[in-house]
Amino acid sequence: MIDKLEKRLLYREEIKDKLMDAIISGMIKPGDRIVETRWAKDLGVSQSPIREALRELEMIGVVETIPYKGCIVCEISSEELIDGLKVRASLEVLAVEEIFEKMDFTFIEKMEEMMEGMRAAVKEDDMRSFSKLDTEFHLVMIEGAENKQLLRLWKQCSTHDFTHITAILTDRPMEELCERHQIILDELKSNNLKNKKQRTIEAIQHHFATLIKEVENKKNK
Amino acid sequence: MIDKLEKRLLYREEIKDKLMDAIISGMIKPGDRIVETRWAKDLGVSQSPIREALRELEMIGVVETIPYKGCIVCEISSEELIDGLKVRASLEVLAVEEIFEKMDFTFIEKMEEMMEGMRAAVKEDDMRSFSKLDTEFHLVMIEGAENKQLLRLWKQCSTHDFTHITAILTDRPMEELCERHQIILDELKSNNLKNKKQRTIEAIQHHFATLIKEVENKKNK
DNA sequence: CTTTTCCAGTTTATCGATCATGTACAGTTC
DNA sequence: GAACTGTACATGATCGATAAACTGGAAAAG
Repeated sequence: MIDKLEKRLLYREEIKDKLMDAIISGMIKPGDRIVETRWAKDLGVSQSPIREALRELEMIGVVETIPYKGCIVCEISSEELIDGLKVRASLEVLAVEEIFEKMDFTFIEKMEEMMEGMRAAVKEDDMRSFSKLDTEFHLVMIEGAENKQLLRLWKQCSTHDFTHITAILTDRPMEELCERHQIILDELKSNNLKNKKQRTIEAIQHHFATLIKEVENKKNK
Repeated sequence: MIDKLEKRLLYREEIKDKLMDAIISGMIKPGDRIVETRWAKDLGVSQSPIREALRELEMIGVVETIPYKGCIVCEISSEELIDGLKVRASLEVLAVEEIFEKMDFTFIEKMEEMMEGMRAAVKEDDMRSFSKLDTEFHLVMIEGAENKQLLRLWKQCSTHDFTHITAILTDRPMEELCERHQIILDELKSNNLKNKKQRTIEAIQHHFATLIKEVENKKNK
C-alpha cells in the first residue's frame, strides 16, 4: 500500500484555511478589516496569494471587498443567517428529490459513520469536530444526489453558515443537535416505501425550521 | 440629480467580462486551455489581474484550474446543464415563497419592463440582448425576495447557465421563449389571492421543466 | 466658522521578474 | 523496441517593487 501523495503546496489554499480559521474562531470578527500587506508580512508570503485567497472568500460571501478600499469580514445579521438556512433547506430538499430519482442509497452508510462520529464528539464535548461532522453528514447526502451544480452551490452556503452559526448555537445541548440528525437518517432508512420521499423531505424541512426558530429566538433576546 | 460615478477601472473586472464574452460567443470552447501569460500579453496587462479574474470564473464553475497545470473552460454536458437548471428552479421557487412572505410586489413593474425589452429584442432578432433581458427578468424576481444569500447563489448559477444554454436553444423560436415569461408574470399579477402563490410556483416549475425537456431532447439527437 | 484644497501616509491594484512544476521528447539501458 | 532517465521548455505560482487610489487632517479660502 502506497501512501497518498502529499498535498501539493499551494499557499493560497493554506491561506484560505488560515483566514477561515481566524474568522470561525473569532480571532477576526465581522466588521474587522483584513489588510493584505499585514497578513502577507505575518505569514511570511507575498501579497499575491493572500489576494487570491481573499477573492475566494469573497465569492463565498465571507468577506466583502471594496475596490481600492479594502476587505472586511462580512457583518452577518440573524436575518441573513436565516436567509442562508432557507436556501440550504431548499437545496437539501432538492437533493432528496434527486436521490429518490436515482434510487441509489449507498451513501447512507457514510451518513451513519458521520452520525457515530458526531456522537463521539458529543461524548468528548468537542464542539469543533462536532460541527465539522455535522457539515459532513449533510455533505454526504448532497453528494448522494450526484448533481454537480447542486454540490458546488451547497458547499458555498454551508461554508458560509458554518462560519457564523457555530457561535450562535453554543447554548444548545450538543446531544440534542446531534440526535436531530438521526431523525433524517431514520426516514432515509425506513421501509415505508410509499411516503419515504415525502417524509424525508419533511424531516429536512423540519430540521432547518428548528434551526431557524432558534436563530430567531436568539435574535429577539 | 447627480450622475452615478463612472465605473471604476478594475482590470480584473474587465478581464472577467472579456473572458466570459469569449466563452459565450464560442471564441474559446469547452476543453480549451486559457493560458494566463498569453492572455496577459494579448490584453496588454500583467498576469495578476488575469489570475484574479480566472479565480472568480473558477468559483462560478465556468472554468477549472488544476494547480501547476492550467486552466480550461469547463466541458459541460447536457446532464450538468440540466442539473444547473434544477438548482435554479429550486432557488426561484424559494424566491416566490419569500415574496409571498413579504407581500411586497413592487418589483413586478420592473419585470414588465424586461418583458417589453424582450419583445423588442425578438422584433429585432437580437438573441444576445434577449438572453440578457431573460436573465434580468428572473433576476428582478430574485431581488424581490430580498434574500441576500439567495441572490448571491442565484447569480452564480444563472451566469453559469447563461454561458452554456444560449447555444442550445438557438433553434427555438425566440418569440416562444419570450412569451413563456408572460405566463409567470400573469400569475404574479393575478387577483386570485387564494392560489396565487401555489400557481406562481407551478408556473416557475413548468418554465424550467420545459427548458429541461428541451435540453434533454437536444441531447438525444 | 464652514468649506475647499492639498499633502502625507496607508493600502490596494498592477507590474515585471523569478521560482517551481508538469510535459514532451531525445537519449540510454536492458 | 519497451521502459526508464534526463533535460529543455512552456506555463503556473509566487515574489518584490511600483503605480493608483483612498483617508484623514492641516492649511487656505470664503
